[in-house]
Amino acid sequence: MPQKRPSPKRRSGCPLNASVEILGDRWSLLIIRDMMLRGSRTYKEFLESYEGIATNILADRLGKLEAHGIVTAERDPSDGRKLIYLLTAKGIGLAPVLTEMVLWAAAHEDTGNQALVRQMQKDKEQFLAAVRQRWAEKTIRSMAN
Amino acid sequence: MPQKRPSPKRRSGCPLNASVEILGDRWSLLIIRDMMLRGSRTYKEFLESYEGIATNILADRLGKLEAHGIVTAERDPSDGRKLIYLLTAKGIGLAPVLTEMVLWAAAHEDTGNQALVRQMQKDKEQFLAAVRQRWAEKTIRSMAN
DNA sequence: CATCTTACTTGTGAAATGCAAGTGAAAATA
DNA sequence: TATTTTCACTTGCATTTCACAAGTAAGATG
Repeated sequence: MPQKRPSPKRRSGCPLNASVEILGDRWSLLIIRDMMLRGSRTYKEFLESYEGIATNILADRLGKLEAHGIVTAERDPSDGRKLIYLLTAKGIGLAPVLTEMVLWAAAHEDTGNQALVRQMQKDKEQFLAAVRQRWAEKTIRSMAN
Repeated sequence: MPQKRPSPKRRSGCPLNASVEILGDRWSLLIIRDMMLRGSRTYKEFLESYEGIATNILADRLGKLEAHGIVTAERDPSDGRKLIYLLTAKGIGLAPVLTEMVLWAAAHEDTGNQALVRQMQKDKEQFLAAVRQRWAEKTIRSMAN
């Protein structure tokens, strides 16, 4: 069981503030999206995302996400150059947050990826269950290596 | 009906990216929290929040939230110095996002305000319904002035 | 063994942030 | 009515973060 750290120097004890301090920037949630919904696992795959994150920012964010226990990094046994990044349970726990953010933007902004949005709208819980199951399979497979 | 703007210069059409571009900083969601859950309505009330936002940042964020149609600002008829900030329908639409972020942080970080968290955990939909109703009452009352 | 790939790091300028102080209009007070 | 206080900002400046381009080291490939 991962422990809850008292986590130093928070601006306040408010849980929303904690989320904002950890995730409140223009890139972290996009990296998590890539892992959760697109199956991205390596530095190179994250770099290939359409938004175009800079290499130094990506390295910084991956380090912070790892420090926060949201992702893990492990060497690829079949290619010693690669690090495989995976979401932890804490990381996959963000699925409802991402989902609500997608639904909000889809409802109020001019956005694309309507296929994904309709899936979420049709049955949110089923969508989340599918996301969690894909994650569980991928995680078990990785631990078997 | 508020229209969805094509909104220029987005990094991508992904709805999550839209949310992140609009809300992805260390203060915007805390201002929305103050309005949604604490009943804050004026500049001064936002400044009094425990996290301690700087005056220039607050002015900037309120302006951006207004530009995004998330809040409105109107002169207080009973005190010409004050501006009353209120959440729009788009703004109150963020309630599920805030709720999930609170629940995630409460589950994985060491945070406070357990009373709020337990309310959300006990019945999420009821909590959201209460938030929406408070908002509707406040908004109608304000429009009557 | 030379080349390519992967995951970074470094350097630099631009932009955002944080802090302190100041401003102007409106309201409260003497 | 004159003075002080309140409110909602704005301004200036130092610090931090961000973005872009270029470079590097370890491992894989041909």
